[in-house]
Amino acid sequence: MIDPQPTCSAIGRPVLTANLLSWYADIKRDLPWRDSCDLYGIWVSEIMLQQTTVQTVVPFWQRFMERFPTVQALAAAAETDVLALWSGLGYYSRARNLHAAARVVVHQWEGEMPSSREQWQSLPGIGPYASGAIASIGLLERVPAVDANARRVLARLAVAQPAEFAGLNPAQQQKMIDDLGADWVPADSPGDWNQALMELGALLCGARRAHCPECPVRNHCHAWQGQWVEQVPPPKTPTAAVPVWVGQLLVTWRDRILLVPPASPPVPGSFPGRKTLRADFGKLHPGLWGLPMTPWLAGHQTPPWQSEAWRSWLDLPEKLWPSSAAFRVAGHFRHGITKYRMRVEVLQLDLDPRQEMPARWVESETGSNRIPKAKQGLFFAPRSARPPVSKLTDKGLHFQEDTGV
DNA sequence: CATACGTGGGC
DNA sequence: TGCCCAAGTAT
Repeated sequence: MIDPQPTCSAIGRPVLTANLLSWYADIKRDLPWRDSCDLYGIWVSEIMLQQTTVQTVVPFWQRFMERFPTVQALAAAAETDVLALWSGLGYYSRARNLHAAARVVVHQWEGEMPSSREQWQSLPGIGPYASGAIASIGLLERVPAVDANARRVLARLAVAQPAEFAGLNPAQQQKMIDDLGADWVPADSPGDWNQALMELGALLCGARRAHCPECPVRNHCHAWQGQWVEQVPPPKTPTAAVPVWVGQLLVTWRDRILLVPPASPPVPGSFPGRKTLRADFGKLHPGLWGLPMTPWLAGHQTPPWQSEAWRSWLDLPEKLWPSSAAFRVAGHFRHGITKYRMRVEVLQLDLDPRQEMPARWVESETGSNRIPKAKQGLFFAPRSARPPVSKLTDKGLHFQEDTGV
């Protein structure tokens, strides 16, 4: 027997559990969804927190809970309104799935929230992680909630033979860690345990850097004892970035901005010598109104702007359309969607505020960024609207480079 | 199993 | 500045 030590093991697990829970009780951040045991609030937070930092989520969660305080309120809302509140948070399918799931709970289950992890996972948008998180935190069910943080922490704690571990394929590695995660959940405080693993990963046991001297469980950690903390998990092989150029048109009128409906096609135009990487926007930002955009063109170079193409595409009345001299480049910024690294150039056009617009392009609830769903072709939304892929804020445009407006 | 899906912040 | 990362899920 050459190597009697298993690839994975725990060093003094009962003490490890006590130390980690004690540390978590001391340092845990005061987050609004931790103030109550409201299953619905926990659910919303877990969906928002997917791939999104706590700091970003907090204000979105507060606005969302104020507008949709119960699952009934959410189910009764129009999808457009849900998306408007989600706008700016990203990964919009989360919002559509959350809304669809709320309707299942209210209309098929008589408003009764799921009472087990298995039931939670049957809802759209709820996978292995979220179901475990909600069930362990909200229902005190003894189930794991293993996210990227927890996987990293568990791997560092438990992998005793890193070379052997590295020899496994990624799926085997993940299964080993996930099994461990399921096995280690204590029966008496599963939610705190799961959150403690994640909190440790977020605050001390980072992917790039670990603060081992401050770690409450370093004495139970194989990686600390073996000095290989930053070698697990191994760095991912990045997919090659593809440079993209996109043009946007920002049309302002009084205190409003022009938006086009979900799935609007790009502004037609010919860009000789430039390869079009994406002209079908049907699945891009589904359900969300946005700024009119050109197709995605390969490379970062700016092609000639075609202001006449914009006018005819938008089909605003000619008398409202100023001369091409009114166009100006407002600025540019960078934006990434999956492997695409986009340079987004914004052309601005300010319409004459003395002119009137047809009411169907303007009306909306005052002070909200609600956008009616049945508008024809375009809509003048309040400045508080926050369309995706934009640097629009309540205070105007914010560019990293150039001077904004 | 690989890919698509957003955005903001850290280093 | 440019890259990497963040409380994943659906297809």
